Amino acid sequence: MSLDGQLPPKLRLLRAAAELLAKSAGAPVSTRQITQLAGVSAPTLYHHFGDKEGLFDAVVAAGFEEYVAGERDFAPSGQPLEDIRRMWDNHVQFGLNQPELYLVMFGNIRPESRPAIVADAEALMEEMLNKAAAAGQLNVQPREAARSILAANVGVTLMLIAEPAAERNLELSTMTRDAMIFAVSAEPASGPAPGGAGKSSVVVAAIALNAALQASHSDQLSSSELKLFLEWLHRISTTPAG
Amino acid sequence: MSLDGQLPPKLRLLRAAAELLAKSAGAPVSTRQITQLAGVSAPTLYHHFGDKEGLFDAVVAAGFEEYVAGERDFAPSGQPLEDIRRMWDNHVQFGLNQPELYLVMFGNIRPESRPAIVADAEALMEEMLNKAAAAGQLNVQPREAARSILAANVGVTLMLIAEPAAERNLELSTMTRDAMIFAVSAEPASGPAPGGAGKSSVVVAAIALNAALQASHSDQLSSSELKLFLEWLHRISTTPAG
DNA sequence: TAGCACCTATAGCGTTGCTATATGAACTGA
DNA sequence: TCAGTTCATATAGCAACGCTATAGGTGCTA
Repeated sequence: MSLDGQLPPKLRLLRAAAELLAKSAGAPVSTRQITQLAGVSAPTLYHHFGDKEGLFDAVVAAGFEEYVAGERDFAPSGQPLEDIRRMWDNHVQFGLNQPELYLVMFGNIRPESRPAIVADAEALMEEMLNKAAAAGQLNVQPREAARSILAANVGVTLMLIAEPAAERNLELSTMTRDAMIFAVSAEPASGPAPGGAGKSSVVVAAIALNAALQASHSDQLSSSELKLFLEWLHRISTTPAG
Repeated sequence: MSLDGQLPPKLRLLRAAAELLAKSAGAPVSTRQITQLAGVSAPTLYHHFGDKEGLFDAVVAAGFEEYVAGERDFAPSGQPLEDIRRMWDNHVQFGLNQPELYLVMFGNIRPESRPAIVADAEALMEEMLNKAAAAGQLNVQPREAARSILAANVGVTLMLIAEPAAERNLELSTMTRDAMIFAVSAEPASGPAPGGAGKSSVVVAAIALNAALQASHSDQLSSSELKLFLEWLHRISTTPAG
């Protein structure tokens, strides 16, 4: 009943913890279970991870690396908004494949514990949205769009996890996904919308230029000029213009 | 250090558990802490609630009643979509006011434990969306819209809870809220438009912004600022960058 | 071979969730 | 009026929990 004895104890502990967590269905996993499955004695756990929480943090960190790897795994399609869709779907799939890990990562977040994971996930999505902004496809700041989309993505994934697997309807995901992308994208070009969606072309262009400048290291302006320029650009792109 | 001795022990246990949970910051709350604060002995807890989990389920149920009461508390404005906005804001505020309770209710949801709460919350929102649908303001089925909006609402609330209180930016909430409502509302009458072919660079973006600025009479910059801004914009857009 | 980190194990502490059992109070029916 | 019954609380204690004081073994460098 123990994991292969050839791997180093630290790794065996990690795997045992991850395995028991995945099977736990929310019930607490004891250190004794973990160390027994790993074929190791109690103090070894505390030597390597300091804490039960330290061990679980390490499991979460490993899970997050897997998540990031999945989010980067596909080649950019050249259509940034399409790539955002794939990031979204990938996120949902990760959550459904490893629900317990996901619940620890995104369901149990507290200010004092793990905001770093959220920040990293946001950065990942913002990176992709920068490309959309550079292509003039965004009508809000990439950072705000990333935070908003990720929040909805997390909410949808949690809801799907909460449903019995048999009843899961992924339309909830695709519908919410497209609604969010639709709302932040510059494309629709229809009449002004309530609540600030549908910005003027000045804002769209300013956001696109801002993103393009961030990515290109233009040297046409001195650093002090650039600083002031970006400040004005920000002013233009954050407040609706006539 | 014990709660008023006049209330029945069952109620005292409930309040003690809720109070300790709220202060716990995620750390586990022991039954001994609870029973001591309630001024009661261990078996009393098990007599009334069977289980530690049973007690916490009761706390959650009470919290949910409070949530529902809050969601019903305001008079319908006659504009269903406006009422949805208020429901959304109310939901977020509930989560920020009682983060620990909220995390148990919506952050730790598993198929085998509490989908009932989600179903009830969805029903609450669907009820309101039915009015919008009856007024011809909805793009999709009320049930699907309710599920989608609630999912985003939960995601946003969790993200805000995860942030240190000082850094919380409620714009994330209003932006996501309006994006979701915009997407499900019948007003725009145009479908999502996946990625356009606008491949862009700093130069193209600068030119686009320049043209947009000329046409829009933005007043975000003073005239002297604008003059310098346009000059820099010209410099950027006439010489290839990066 | 001596010394020294590093890693792991034995044994056990204090606390946890929970319960077997007993005691008291309140109601019932004759 | 009072035994019988039911409900509610308390005493005391069990097995399992997270964690640690201490010590022993291993492989390096000198």
